[in-house]
Amino acid sequence: MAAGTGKKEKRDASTEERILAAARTVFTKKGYAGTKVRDIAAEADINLSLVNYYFRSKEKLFQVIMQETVQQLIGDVSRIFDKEETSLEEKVGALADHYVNLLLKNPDFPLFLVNEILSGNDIFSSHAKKETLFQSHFFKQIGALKVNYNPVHIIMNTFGMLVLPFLARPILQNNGIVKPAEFKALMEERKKLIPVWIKGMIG
Amino acid sequence: MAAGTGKKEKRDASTEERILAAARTVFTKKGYAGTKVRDIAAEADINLSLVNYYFRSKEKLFQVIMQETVQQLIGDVSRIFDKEETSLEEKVGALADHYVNLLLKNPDFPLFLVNEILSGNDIFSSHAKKETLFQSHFFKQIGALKVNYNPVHIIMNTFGMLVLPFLARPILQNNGIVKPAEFKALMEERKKLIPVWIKGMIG
DNA sequence: AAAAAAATTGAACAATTGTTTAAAACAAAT
DNA sequence: ATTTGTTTTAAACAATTGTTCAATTTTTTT
Repeated sequence: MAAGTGKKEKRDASTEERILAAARTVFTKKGYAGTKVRDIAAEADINLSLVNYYFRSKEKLFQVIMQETVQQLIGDVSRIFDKEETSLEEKVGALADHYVNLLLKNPDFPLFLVNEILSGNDIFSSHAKKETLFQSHFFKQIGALKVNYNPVHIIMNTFGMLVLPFLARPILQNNGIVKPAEFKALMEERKKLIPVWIKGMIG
Repeated sequence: MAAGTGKKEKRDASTEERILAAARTVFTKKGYAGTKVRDIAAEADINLSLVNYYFRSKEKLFQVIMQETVQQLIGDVSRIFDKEETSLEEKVGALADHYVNLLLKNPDFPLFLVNEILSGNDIFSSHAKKETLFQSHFFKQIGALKVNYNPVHIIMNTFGMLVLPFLARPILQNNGIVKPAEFKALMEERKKLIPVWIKGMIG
């Protein structure tokens, strides 16, 4: 029948891959409800029926994209969080570095996630590696901090400072607070500043 | 015909008001595309046709809600930003105080905005008072800062630290990082901490 | 009380959209 | 070459959903 794990794998992968790529693009840009199957077909430049032929339903296709996205996300974070030999500040730096790069390439990405998170779709809970994440070296380091407030704040601050600029980008740019060309440079600057700020909070 | 400004204003306001309240709720929770006119009618407990009777179309109704929302938002921020007599740190404190309260009451609110911002709908640009905002005392204070980086970072950090916890709340709670009962207390804690952190960044 | 205007209702319409089907085109195997 | 299995296509189906309409009820005006 359809995809991927079949025995002979004789299929030309391009159609299936094109649907996936198109789905990634459109779902990310418009969200689940805002995406029409016909949009995906058009983006992939294939016949409408092929979407259902390869993925059964819009819902199933969405789950594939979402699963793949979360997997990637958790994988990336885990690799950074698990390192035993890096300091907390270094981990924050690595996070900033990695995600600024990623978000500069995929500006719609944070909305996509936020969107699904708040639509009741608990994208992480269904995922295997989640425990790994929340018991990682990073979380141990955070928990061991000597600060007179709940150390979870540090996590919130890190991700808040990291993600918000990308969510607010249109506002910042359309109102002349940040010139379009300037945005990338600002984000590069943040790569170095975020760990400094975080260090200031805990030091 | 419809609403509000008409001459005689004889209409029982309750139906129109109920539609507006329902629309606020449903649009905020599900976004524009995810909202069905029938959802709004059901939430308001009125006949489906009345939505179009009072507001012409789903699109128009949405614009009313969006306009009212942005107006409120800009108004609140302006009141804080414009104060000549408060320090930068005090303004951040007032912001945190006001918006933590607001977001605790309306958990879906940040997503709603973020959603529209990134769907190309530049909610601020169409609004009159926007210049006021970006030329406010707050922005002057920010611009006058003696820091060796672009002062816009401070704005991003403030809003990032303020908003992200509400966007990430489901993740935090569903994974035991923050217990549901604990969340409110954490946010109250943040009211005081955010201005301290910001002060640390600029001082 | 009668007439006019406004509000409400249930039904239907029309457009959109996810999905299915049957036939055709294509590729692989015998 | 023929058969078999797979992929693609165009069309249609069915469900959803925004909108409209005609009739009824309610309210306001005269």
